[in-house]
Amino acid sequence: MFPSHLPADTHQALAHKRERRKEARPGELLDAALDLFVEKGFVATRMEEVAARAGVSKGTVFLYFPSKEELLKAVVRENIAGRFVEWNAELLNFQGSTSEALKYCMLAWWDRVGATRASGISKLMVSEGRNFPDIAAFYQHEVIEPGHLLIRRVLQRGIDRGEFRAVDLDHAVYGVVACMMFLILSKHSMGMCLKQDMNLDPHAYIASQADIFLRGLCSAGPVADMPACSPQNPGATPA
Amino acid sequence: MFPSHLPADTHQALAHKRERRKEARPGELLDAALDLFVEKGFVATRMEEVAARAGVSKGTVFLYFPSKEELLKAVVRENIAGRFVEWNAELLNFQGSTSEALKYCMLAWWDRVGATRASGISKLMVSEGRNFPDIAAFYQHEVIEPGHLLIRRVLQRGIDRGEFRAVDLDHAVYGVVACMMFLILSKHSMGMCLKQDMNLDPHAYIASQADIFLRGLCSAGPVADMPACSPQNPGATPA
Amino acid sequence: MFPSHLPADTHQALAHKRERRKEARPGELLDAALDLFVEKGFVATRMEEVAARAGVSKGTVFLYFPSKEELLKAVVRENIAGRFVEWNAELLNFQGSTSEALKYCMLAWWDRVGATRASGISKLMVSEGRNFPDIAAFYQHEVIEPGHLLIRRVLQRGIDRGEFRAVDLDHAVYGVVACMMFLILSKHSMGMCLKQDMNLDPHAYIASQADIFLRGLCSAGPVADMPACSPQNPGATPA
Amino acid sequence: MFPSHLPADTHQALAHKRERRKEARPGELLDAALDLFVEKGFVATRMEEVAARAGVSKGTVFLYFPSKEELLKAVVRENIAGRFVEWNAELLNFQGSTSEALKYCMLAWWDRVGATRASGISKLMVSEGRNFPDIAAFYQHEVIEPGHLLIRRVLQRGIDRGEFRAVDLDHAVYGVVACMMFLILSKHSMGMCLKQDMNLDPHAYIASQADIFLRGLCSAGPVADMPACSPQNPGATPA
DNA sequence: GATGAATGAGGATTCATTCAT
DNA sequence: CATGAATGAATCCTCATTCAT
Repeated sequence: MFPSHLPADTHQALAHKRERRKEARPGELLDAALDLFVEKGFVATRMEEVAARAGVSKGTVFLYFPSKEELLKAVVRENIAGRFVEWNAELLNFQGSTSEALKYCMLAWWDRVGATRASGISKLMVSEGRNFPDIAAFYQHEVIEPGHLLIRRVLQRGIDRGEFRAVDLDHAVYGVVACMMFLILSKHSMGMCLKQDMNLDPHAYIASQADIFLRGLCSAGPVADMPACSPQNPGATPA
Repeated sequence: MFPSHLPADTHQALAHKRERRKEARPGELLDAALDLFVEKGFVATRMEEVAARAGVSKGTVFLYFPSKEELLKAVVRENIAGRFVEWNAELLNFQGSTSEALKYCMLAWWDRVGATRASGISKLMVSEGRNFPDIAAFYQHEVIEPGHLLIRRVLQRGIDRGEFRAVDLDHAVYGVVACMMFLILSKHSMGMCLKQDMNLDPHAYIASQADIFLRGLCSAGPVADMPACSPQNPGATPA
Repeated sequence: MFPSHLPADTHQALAHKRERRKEARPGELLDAALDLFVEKGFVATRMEEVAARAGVSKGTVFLYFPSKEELLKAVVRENIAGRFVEWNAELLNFQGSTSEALKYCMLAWWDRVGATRASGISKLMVSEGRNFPDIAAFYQHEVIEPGHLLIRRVLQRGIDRGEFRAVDLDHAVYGVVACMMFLILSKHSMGMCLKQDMNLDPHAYIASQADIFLRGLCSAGPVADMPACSPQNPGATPA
Repeated sequence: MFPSHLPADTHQALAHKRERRKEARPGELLDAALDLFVEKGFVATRMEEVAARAGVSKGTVFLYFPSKEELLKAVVRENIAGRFVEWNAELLNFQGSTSEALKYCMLAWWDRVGATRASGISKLMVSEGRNFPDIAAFYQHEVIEPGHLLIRRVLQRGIDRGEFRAVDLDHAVYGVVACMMFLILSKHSMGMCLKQDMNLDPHAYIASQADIFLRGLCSAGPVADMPACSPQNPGATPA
């Protein structure tokens, strides 16, 4: 297998490469599986496809994951980096206005999660959650809850500081989440949400949504009394 | 054939029962299929389940729909009532402020679509759209495009009348759509979006979101200058 | 059902037509079934097709034949006119040469059987005989045996009268049968036997085959000694 | 991997067993399929039966042939050895009389095709040809046409050399083909052609038929004048 | 470990047969 | 009698999973 006419370090190199390959295997499989599950759905994805995309043979997948469902679980588990502790700390130390905190929060989420393949997990959960209640519960516990809490803390800070109106917190959180979900679905569900052939710039969308949203959170009084709302103030234009 | 001791309308009733049954069958099957496709996904739903839920046997489904995929197409087609013409007219005649128009629009959508089983189609398209490009295209053409256009018209009216700021229309439309998608996913994807064990009141959520959103659309000037950023909270400063 | 404003004889006419129709039903079904069984094979023929071709509904077929297999049996039974008694008599009384008798026999077979839809039965038996041993046995008993016997009698007469050589009777009979089978397969199995796009004129073919065959039966001595066979007699041409 | 206490060729043998198995599989499947298709017909043959007869399980068949129809195509393709080039050459070099050439041709056909399982293909085409026009066309092109041409060349040689009368070539070719088809149907369609419980010796039948046929081809003058119509049998008179 | 041939349970689809009208 | 809607057994085909090499 390792013919002796090759120098020893070649052997080592080969062995090393193989080993690295071997250790990288599960990760490559998980990446392939995530992509395919998100793209085609769990049932419609064949194990052989996963193997092929990861560059191994059918049997090898079962060497690392005992079943298709376990592969799915691993995919979800693997792609849920429990970074909420870190993020919470980051936001606790945030010095700027809460408006900026929220905006920062959403943009950071996009860069660190939304823009990565990990965001597929959310679409996956939307599509398949009902078929895998325990995975869904895990996701709920590991992602939904901490995520909502994080946003809620930000909004609470804004209210506490008098920057925001005392809006219904749950609803406000959902508003932020809806914005994120929209971005995810835009990315992973074709034009299911976008105007035909429209390319959405996530940063611009987030900025735009956050702007409207923050104005909504900051403004006081009934909507009807808003300065820009009156016909006699038609010139009201953003800066 | 028609023994005289039985009243004629009894026969008619009997004769009609079978006939009415036959005419009702496709609808019952479509309802069952929609529910199951939304709940479990297209591939994970067995034709026999559809049949069972509609109270018939396996073979009967194929009496009305030549294949599973055709059943899906029929489900989508059936549940996309092209009511946009009517809605457009309704909004053209709308007398109140555009704020009210938008709020009315969202609430009406919920009552007429979101709250009905038809809303499942959207989740279905999110989940399966990529696997059925032609159905997705149909949905895009029949629902997404007209829907976006409708919302865009409302927003445009607000801007034209000086009620709203001249925001980026596409992004604003997406904001409204995101709100609706969130409601749909809350309904059809378990707690995939909501706080654990949270029950969302759609009307309240829409009211709340619309309120924030409309304030955001109406307010003028940079966010930092918003009146609600009260003087007693000087900490709110931009970086 | 029979409105009284119609003259009585109209009713009678209708009733009569219906009755005739009713009595004709089984025959029409058998014809339709024979055609389809021959064309597509037994298994590949759907009962509904048979019904449709006979102009009745699916259920009606089962009113006349309890099952598909019984329909097949009836088709075979119906199309085997046991005319061999009559034919035997005809040949017993035949006055001409045995050569003519054989030729007459083959041509008559073509006109009375080969050219009719009844000839399909033979192709049917070739194709499906193994799947229905009892039907095959029936066919063997009712058609093959009497048919072979008939031909054998003719050939025997030729030998007895010194018109033919004393050839092996079985083999000679098979030669005649082969000619008939060839015609049947040409008719019912597309170009499975014929040159591409070739139209075979059965009468001409029978005449030609009978001619060769009869010369072969009549000629004496070893083949090598045949007058036309020698190079010095190249001009040997038919009359 | 290769423990030294076992002789190397043992490993090789083992390794080869699986491999040889794999390479033999398609052939075994094709053999099983041919037998069953011929015996029971295409539609009446279940894939599982094919698998069972080949000693494998249901799914394995689909490992080698993507569908039942493709299996049929492969069966036909596999069993049509395009040996006509070789045969044509053989006959071109044939030194004896054309009578001998024709006889040789028919006997060789029996030994090389008729007596082998490949002959089942013809029965298959007779039975199923109409349901598979493209396969039938392939068969027509690869077998019927070259076969007819081959026979025609032999007959033409006989006529050119003055050994045969100038008969209608097409009809004469069909006579030879009919003889072969008869043998095939005798073999593959039970007693559909033979006298009850009759065992046909193909060589004897071919010899007998060829003898009659060749006499018929060689003899000159009208049938009625044939020498064997001996004077002591004056009754043999044309109409 | 890695491979891919083999398996067989599972699901879509067909169609002979039944039966209420 | 005639109809055609309904049934469900039978069959093709897929694919997760196993296992010999």
